[in-house]
Amino acid sequence: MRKRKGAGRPTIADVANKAGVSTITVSRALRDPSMVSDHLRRKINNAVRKLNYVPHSHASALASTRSNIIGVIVPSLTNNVFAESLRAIYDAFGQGAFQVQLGNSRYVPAEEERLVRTFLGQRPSAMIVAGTDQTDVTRQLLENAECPVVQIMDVGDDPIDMIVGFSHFEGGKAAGLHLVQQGYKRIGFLGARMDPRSYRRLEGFKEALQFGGRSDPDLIMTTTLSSSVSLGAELIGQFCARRPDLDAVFCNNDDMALGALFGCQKAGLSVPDDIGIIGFNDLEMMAAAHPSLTSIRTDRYAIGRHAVEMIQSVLSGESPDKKIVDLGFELQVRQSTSRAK
Amino acid sequence: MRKRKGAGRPTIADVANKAGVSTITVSRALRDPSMVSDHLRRKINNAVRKLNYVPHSHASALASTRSNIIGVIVPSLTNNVFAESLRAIYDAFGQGAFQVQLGNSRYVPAEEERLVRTFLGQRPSAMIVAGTDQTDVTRQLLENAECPVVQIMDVGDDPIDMIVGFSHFEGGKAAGLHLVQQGYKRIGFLGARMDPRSYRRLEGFKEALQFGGRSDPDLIMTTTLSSSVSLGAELIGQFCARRPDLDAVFCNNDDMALGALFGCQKAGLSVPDDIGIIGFNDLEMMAAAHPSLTSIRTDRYAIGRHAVEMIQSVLSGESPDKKIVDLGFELQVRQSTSRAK
DNA sequence: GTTTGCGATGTTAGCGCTAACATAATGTTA
DNA sequence: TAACATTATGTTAGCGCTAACATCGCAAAC
Repeated sequence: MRKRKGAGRPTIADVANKAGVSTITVSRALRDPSMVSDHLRRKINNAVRKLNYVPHSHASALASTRSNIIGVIVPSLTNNVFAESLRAIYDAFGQGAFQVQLGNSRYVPAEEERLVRTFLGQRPSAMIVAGTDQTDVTRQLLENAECPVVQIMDVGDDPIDMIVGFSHFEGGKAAGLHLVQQGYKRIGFLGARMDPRSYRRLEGFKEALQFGGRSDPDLIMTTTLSSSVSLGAELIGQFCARRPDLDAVFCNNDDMALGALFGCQKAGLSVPDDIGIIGFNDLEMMAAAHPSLTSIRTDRYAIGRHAVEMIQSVLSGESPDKKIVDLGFELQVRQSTSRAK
Repeated sequence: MRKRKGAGRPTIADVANKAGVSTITVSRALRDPSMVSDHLRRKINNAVRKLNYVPHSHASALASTRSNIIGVIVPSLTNNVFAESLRAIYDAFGQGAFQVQLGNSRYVPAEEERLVRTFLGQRPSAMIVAGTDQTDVTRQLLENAECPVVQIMDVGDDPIDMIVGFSHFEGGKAAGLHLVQQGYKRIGFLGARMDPRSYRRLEGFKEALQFGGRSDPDLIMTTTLSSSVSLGAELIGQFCARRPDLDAVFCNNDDMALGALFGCQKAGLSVPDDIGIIGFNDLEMMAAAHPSLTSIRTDRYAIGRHAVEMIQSVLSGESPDKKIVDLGFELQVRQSTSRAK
């Protein structure tokens, strides 16, 4: 007699036994209490409590051919840019029946592909992935996924399924134009961890400078190191040493911008008079800094919330208003680029 | 004849069919290729590719009575303190067969309890939870969980199972002693989001001040608002307005400390001469700030890595060296508390 | 040539739950 | 009271996979 032993934990059958009902009644009582009479429900709840019964979600997912998992893949956990969108997603899904599952691709496309595979193995109810720069295979996997897929933090006219974000190209362009308009002459770009989105910002920035007649390829400094405040401080120092005529800098994110501010202060340079600084994303610290830092504000929380709304509308059978949503950005002008002209 | 339809996606049986082998052979080929001959393995891999087969992890978990899920619960995603430990956990587990599942309790104990319940429903291979301040029910659930449980970010002599972190009380005490030793006289405490760990820091801080004869309950300012740089800047302003004699402040975390620095700069106060500032955790920006900010350095990455090692040793049948690990902290003295005496 | 051993593959049952249908208990109507 | 809804509960099979045992083929050992 071959017998498998299971995990030894109480099952729905144990609860049914103790309560003197059938398993399906227990199943109903737990999923939708209104389907079961008060009398039995009470007995079942007692049995659940006594046995310390915890429903086995894998068995449930298998039997019902549906899981309540929402798969989310972001490239970084330390970058607060994603944290805001994640918070929105957790706020919206965390409460209900859904279970958010988070993967960290660490900016490595192959890692993202692996994660997508793993997640799809759980037959998720929906997938949310950051950006538009998936590998071909990843893209194909997601297209075949038979669940709603939302790309966030970017826009583009060829989404896998749905997309909500903003244009990094336009954001970079707005930053560049602002510096030109403020009268800065030798405007640099300082970029760490140049992921595809940062490159699009840089492209927009270049276009703005070209438009303003300020193009200078030598004033572009990038690195693959991951961005940090310290790195911003260090690099702006090197940058100024190499090009003492530099009078403004667009940093590819706010950590770098804050670091640049500190680096300038250390070097005895006045911001915004000797050098103007603009960041990207407008993390909350930008407004608090002294001097306060100009940035391109993006509403990451709204992006996350919007992604969830799109998913919920698809899951409830409707179709979303639009499959491509551009939430835009807003130039937040502050002291760091407001010099006395 | 009642027939259930399944999800319509290819199953292991479809692959087996196409490759002309039995299902178990496919199962073996996918889990441990060395168990299957080159010949069949190739045929199976082809079939997998052609059918776009993705293994159904729920079915696998059910059949093998084990899931490869590592459940992790933290109270915040925006707070970079946890991000570092998470990164370590993802670095260690992300590669292999395990799947990290992240929950966000938002500092709400009841939410944590709900998450623990949900996670245990997946029969995780291990659980990692932040802190020691679980509800009684949560604690009981985890004690009965039949999987290794590691509490992180704190220490205590009565862990649920294992614990790795540092003493917040001692950390707060070290901060207080440092300010006393630097000759500051009217030393305040500025605390946002006073979670239990912050309260323990405050207790340590109080003890240090008492010891140094500088106790003054009026110099303790706390709020339940969540911490941020802006809030730090705002509150230090209020604090100084109410108590212009304040000459040093211990902030319950680094965001608040950075905000306090900016707030002081705005108010025209010199740091460290007019007012000393010390933070907690030593996020990377603290060293880059101008002036650089003193803080209590904690090694969050090591905490995460250590937690994973403990889990791996238990899962591989050994028992961990110690169930309680105190990784300590280190006072990082920088400019913000180094005044000319 | 038979036995033994071993690696590769197959058969069958069952992991714990729920869909789909069946039935019993109750109320409703003419 | 018969005929018919309606609601509460039960029976059975199956979701897709893998554990446990069974079998087969082939090489080494006797």
